[in-house]
Amino acid sequence: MAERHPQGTRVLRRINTAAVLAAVRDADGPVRLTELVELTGLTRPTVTQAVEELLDSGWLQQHAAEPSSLGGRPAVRVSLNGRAAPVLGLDVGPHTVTAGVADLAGEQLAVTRKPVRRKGTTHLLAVIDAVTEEALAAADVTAGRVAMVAIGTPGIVDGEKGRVLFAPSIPGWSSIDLVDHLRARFRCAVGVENDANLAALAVAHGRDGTLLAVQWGERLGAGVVIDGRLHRGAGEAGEIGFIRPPGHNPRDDDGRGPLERTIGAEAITALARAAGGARLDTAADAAEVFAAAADGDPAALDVVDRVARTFAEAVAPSVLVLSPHAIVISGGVARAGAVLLDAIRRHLEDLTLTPPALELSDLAEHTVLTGALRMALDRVWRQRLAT
Amino acid sequence: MAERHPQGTRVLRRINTAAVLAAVRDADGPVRLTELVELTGLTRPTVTQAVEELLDSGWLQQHAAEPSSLGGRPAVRVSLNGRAAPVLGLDVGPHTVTAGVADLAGEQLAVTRKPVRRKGTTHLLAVIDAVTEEALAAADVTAGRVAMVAIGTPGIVDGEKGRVLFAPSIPGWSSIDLVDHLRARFRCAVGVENDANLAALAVAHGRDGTLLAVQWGERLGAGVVIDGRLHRGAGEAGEIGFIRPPGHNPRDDDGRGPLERTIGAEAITALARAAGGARLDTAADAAEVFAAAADGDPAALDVVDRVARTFAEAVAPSVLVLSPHAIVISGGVARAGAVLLDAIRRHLEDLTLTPPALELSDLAEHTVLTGALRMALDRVWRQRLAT
DNA sequence: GAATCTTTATAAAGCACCTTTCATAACCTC
DNA sequence: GAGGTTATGAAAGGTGCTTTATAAAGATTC
Repeated sequence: MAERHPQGTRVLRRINTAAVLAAVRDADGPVRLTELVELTGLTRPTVTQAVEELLDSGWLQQHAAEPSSLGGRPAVRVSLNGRAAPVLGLDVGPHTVTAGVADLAGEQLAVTRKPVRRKGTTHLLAVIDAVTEEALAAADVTAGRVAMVAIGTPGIVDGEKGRVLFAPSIPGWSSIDLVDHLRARFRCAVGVENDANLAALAVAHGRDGTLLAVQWGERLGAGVVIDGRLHRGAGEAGEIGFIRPPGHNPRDDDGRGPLERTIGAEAITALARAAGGARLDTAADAAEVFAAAADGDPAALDVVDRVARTFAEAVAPSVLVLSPHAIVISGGVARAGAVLLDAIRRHLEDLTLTPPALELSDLAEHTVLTGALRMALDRVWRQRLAT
Repeated sequence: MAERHPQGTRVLRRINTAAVLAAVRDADGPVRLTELVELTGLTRPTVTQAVEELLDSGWLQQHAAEPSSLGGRPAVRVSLNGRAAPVLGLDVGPHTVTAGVADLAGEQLAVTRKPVRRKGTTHLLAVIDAVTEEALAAADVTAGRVAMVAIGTPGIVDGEKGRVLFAPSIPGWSSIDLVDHLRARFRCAVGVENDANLAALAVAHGRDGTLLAVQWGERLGAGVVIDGRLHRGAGEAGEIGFIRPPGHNPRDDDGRGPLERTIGAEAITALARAAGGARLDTAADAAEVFAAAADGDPAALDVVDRVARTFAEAVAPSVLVLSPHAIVISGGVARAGAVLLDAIRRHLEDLTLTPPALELSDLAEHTVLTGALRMALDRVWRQRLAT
């Protein structure tokens, strides 16, 4: 046993500095000491000491004294030093690797990406190293300063142990120990997570409650975020692509799930072709199908409605069980816009008790990277503020 | 703001007494002071002071000195005084009200139940009062000592505000303010929760991870428990009875959900009748259908398989999204045993990636009451151990 | 321009709690 | 009964927070 429970009055110091640090973080812009006293409920000498400690350790920075408009002696003002603990995020995909560096406030200092030209894990690792190097240089951060690394990658990932268990889209990927490779360069914890989960984290940022964040493109996945924390369950939460629509005949396995094969971006195009009609015959991709539907093309509207119905039927059981506050759709199909969303909403109203809010993600790019940075930051803060 | 952050070294005392109390709780049976020192990592004088305080406040009780087998001076031994903060649980159903009293260790001190003979909320409240009185008397606990009250009731409940929003099975129930009525008698917090949710808590006790606890009888509901805490979502989590099976024609609403109408206990009997055959023609209830299936009756086996398939198809999407570690089935249909369970397991293996453990609940009776007591206890402990 | 008020910063005194250390007590085994 | 083991109790020392008092810097007022 002997958990070595923190002893002595030092714990108090820890708790109080954490409270002060959290108060500075939550405020925006420089904060006066007196404000911190009010925000934390601590006494002035306590806050003074905590701030002193935080200035020494680099987490806070002092601003020039500025005469207050209220009269009185100018106040000392401090703010978060974002560069105290920068974090590195990586989005490792089959064709591209993206790296990003963010500061403590969540500001993205640099983002770089590189294509993966050849197959093989050796090349992939080299690309990862190169992209990382570039991002760090652009952000003017040395590897030794990085406080946390988070990696997003497709496939099934054991988030707790940091292992890639199964990644059909990147051959050989599951066998290399990515964490060890990066821990050799960085003196900090390294986390790995499924890319759909990280995208969900990115989408969930700033939201409370329960969220189902759907990534809908060629593939179809989702992440479940409950009160800002990723829900992993037994390890494979959010795999909506493998939901089997009614009447689906399991064909031979190509790695994709039944629902992906039925209403993935590719399948939507195929459905439109089969439906025929003047505009749909020439539709090259899902976007054109949705555009036609938006223009009122009856055949396209019918296809969209069938797709929406299949989606609604697939997620309705989960809506009833999970009772999410919102479902947010991102990915290529999200660009369909209101046409698809309204149709889904209509069907969900029919299939659930009180349907959740249904939205499209407004995150433009780098969703997975943003999620990785968010996870890294979240862990850094959790670590720093833990009592 | 000014959250009035706890000040001074008094916080330390709070933290340390909480640590000691938790250590005593987690140990089973009387604990020596020296053991507590090891368990908490605190120093002896600190533990001594904390124990003194806890003895004074009644949370701990001292045992007679008992010569140790190791030699040396006999140690002072303390243990949890379960009666320091007894909790009251209530299961308010349409036909019966059950009350129970438990001590801090979770031991049920008394359980009483009374039928509800007449309709109307006045009578119902009178029954609640009478049952409560009896349970308290049997447990030898005065109302003033009760530290927490938790109530389980069917319908849709706002667990945070303690309001019954919608309860079709108990007319007029949603309008009365149960919490206020009970708070007049008890000087403590009063919580209300949906009965299926409480049953889920009872089933989840001692389990980690994510759990889907299904109540399957005439009605069909479920509770989601994640790491020992009830998942409420937007307020209606676990409503699997309203999942719509493929091909289901929405008939006029009788308050029950589509899945309940399809594979509830009543529907199973009807299915068996329709299937015909020597044994099924006379089947009076679902239990006889399962008995026939267990005996190998082909028609009964077919019915069970269809029921299992419908259930598996209904929950499979949620399994993929939620990734529960286990699904536990309780309620009347749970008595079907292995016949049903094996069939469900077979279908789930086909419909999910890695199927969760599938089990029957071994909680015999008073599941809702047990859950209510568990929720009350959980809150009491959380309150007492909060730093 | 000096006095006064307001706001903030700094320092010292006092209190609470934990930790260390030493002495004492009770009991067992040999 | 001697020696070892385990537990108790009291005093001294350290750290951190709170209270109180004093000083500094600027705005306002007369």
